[in-house]
Amino acid sequence: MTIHSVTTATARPLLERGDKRDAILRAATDVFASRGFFNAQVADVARAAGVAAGTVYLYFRSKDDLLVSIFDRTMREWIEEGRASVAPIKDPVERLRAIARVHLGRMGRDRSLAVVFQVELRQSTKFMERFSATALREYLGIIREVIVEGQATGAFRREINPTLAAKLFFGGLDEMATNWILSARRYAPVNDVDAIIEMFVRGVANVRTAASRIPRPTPRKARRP
Amino acid sequence: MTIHSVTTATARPLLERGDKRDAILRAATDVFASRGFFNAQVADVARAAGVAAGTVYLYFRSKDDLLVSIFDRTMREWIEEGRASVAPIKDPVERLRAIARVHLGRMGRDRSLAVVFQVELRQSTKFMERFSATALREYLGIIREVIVEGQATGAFRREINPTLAAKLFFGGLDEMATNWILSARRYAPVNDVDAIIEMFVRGVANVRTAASRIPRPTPRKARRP
DNA sequence: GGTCACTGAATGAATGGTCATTCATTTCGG
DNA sequence: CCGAAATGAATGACCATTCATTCAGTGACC
Repeated sequence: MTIHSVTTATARPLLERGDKRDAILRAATDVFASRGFFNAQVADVARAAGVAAGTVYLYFRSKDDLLVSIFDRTMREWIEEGRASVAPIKDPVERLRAIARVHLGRMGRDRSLAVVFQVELRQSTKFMERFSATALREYLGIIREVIVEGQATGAFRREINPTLAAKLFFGGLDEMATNWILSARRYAPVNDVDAIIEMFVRGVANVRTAASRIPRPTPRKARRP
Repeated sequence: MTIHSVTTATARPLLERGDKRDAILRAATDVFASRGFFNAQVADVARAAGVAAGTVYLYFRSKDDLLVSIFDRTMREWIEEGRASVAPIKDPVERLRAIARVHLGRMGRDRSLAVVFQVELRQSTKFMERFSATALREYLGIIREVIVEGQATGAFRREINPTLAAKLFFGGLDEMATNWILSARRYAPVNDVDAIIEMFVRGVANVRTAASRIPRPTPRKARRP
């Protein structure tokens, strides 16, 4: 309909196939985001995409397959974007900032996708495990690498555990995203990036305070010469 | 059955009522954790609790009510425990440490409950919103208070945003918990508390490095006298 | 340039299976 | 024996998935 057929008989259907697949995936993202995966009906997705219920099954194996496809496609783009944003930067702190920008920027740009990622995808350990085993591991790996290199250049303290640091960093971003999803107030989560980085890098402590220097501090009033 | 009835006619049923209610809630936690809320059948819960399917409805309004009850009860205990652990402590850093200990300690002690909290409860925004609006807000409030007071005593820098700091702190703990749930390796998440606190308090930066002092640092190689 | 048969995409009503929930009946303690 | 508590088979909704049918282009042939 939209594209005039100029090429051979097989070429046009292929083009439209991609378009329609995208449309269904887009519709599924919106419907899952608003009703929740389990409460959403395939018929709802079909209606939102402007096709009949049966048509969904010409493009996807099952309802689950819709969720998995959303996940796979987005994650691929996301990891690519993350790597690309880090690549040209040298300074470790700026690299973290770039990752945070991409992370929160992407979320802020597409609320339905964010809801699916922050909430719907985490249903039942079935999806979680897939999420965790593949993409999340890779994503955490990228952050970890940045930290390890930062330690090598001397920007970051050597005694911190890079794996732990990566989890905390990711956890912070993730929480910011979830918080944004569930908040009625409309703001751009990406605006908090600088404050997040500052806090992650410098910590909350006042540098002049002894409390920040020892793992299990003794209260200072006990000091007695 | 378990408790011999010594009291009046109405007292015994009340006692057993509580016991059975607990048993069903406990069973529900385990079943939801292993099969996932939507895939679990009420009959599974009943079987695990050693009662008939219909009996569940003598104690709970609906399947949803099971999840909500798990949530309400746990959260109440949890917030109490959190407050109690903070109350006797003065040092702000130690207060954060106490919160982290309670948080990860509790998770580590009851894996099924942890799964329900980290995964199952986050299904569909319906539960998430409930989670977020009431308990999470209160919990974040406790953390925030600790930080505000830490700023007052001079332990924490005044320029950090306490709300943001609370979110990052909670996000870090939350991620540690989720990571633990999904990891095949068995360890006690509470063991990471000291490292988490150290990193949150002091930051990742090497103090001697310029990169940590300015929000948007200029690469140092550009320095030219 | 009109007709026709063909192909594969699209449709949506019908199917079948799966549970949450109910309630008539049974059990049990006192 | 009574009433409360428990049972579990039966009910009824719901919805993913299927598939017989329709539709719309396409090329061939006259």
